[in-house]
Amino acid sequence: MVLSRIILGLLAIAPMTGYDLKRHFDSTVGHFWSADRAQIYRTLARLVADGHAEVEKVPGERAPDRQEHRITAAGRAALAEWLAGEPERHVERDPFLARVFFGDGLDDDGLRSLLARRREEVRARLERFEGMRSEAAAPDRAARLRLATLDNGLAHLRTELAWLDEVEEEFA
Amino acid sequence: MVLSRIILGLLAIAPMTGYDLKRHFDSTVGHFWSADRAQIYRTLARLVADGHAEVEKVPGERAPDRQEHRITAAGRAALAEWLAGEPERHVERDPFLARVFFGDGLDDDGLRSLLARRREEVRARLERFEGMRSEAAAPDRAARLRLATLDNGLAHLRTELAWLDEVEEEFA
DNA sequence: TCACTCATGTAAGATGTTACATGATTCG
DNA sequence: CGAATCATGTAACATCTTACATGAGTGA
Repeated sequence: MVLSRIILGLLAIAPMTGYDLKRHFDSTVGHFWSADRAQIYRTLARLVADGHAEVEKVPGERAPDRQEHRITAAGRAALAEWLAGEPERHVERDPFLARVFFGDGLDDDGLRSLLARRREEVRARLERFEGMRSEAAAPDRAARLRLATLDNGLAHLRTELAWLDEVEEEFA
Repeated sequence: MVLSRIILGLLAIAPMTGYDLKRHFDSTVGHFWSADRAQIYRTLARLVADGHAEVEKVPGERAPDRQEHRITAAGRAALAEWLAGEPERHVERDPFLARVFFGDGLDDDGLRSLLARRREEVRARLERFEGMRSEAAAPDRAARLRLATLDNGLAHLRTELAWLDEVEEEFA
């Protein structure tokens, strides 16, 4: 459900192919949702079957044909309905914290290496997000809301680094 | 995989029934993983089939019989192997941020209500975690590591509240 | 008497991951 | 010449969610 509504939301910005959508999941919306190709193509097919999107075959000039998906009026209605409806509750599932929770089964070296990896991942992600942040413009409400979600990601990454500082000091 | 290892980790602390495990997922490990009964019973059956756990039927005195699951030596080995192995990468999936991202499709009231609900959820969760924190003792390494994961949850909840302050000010 | 806790599970469907499969163009 | 990018999808499997189904004991 959420995935299909995110795709509708992106199609509402501009018509796109599955491939284009994949790029969005790897960049603009990657800080709060991810999806791989199999999911995207499956969901696009369902959106078309449900009348929420239409496909137009655009012949590729120097590449394969593009299956451009365009949101329909029914699709816009479904998107608006979802937005105004009951929010889904978010369940946390973080394998890294699971490892720390049972981390007594690791020796000091193992634990240090686990924390170091996490730090590196978070650092790289933070760097990427900061790059996105500096490129972003936010003139209107829509863009400012999108930017706010990026700031949410940035804030949590900085919190994670601060937490890692503390934990590494305690268990170093 | 992660779920089965978390269950093994809990069984390594003490033998338990599926029902006991459910209580852990709703409390002690709920800040980094969740699971419902269907998942738990299914996974327990697989652990037994794989020789990672054994069942003992304990007649209930004033309740149904308990199917106590106990970790085996092979189970302990599997847990240790997972702990030392390649960490899975964590993908964020937050429906709330998705709604904010496309939040221009909501009017000011709709947006305010979305943010207010989130605040209330986060506040309640924070209160619960603070309660857990104050009850916790951390004399040894194992307990201190478990507590560190709770502190991670607390830090992120506080960050989320601070972010909500900013966003509500901007879009109030 | 009614709601809650303890305790077990099954079935069906939705969602997510991994591997398989193809083929042209562009850039170093 | 080889790697990356553009672009499509399928198949099989794993995981997660929701609804169905049962029944005794406890406390207000």
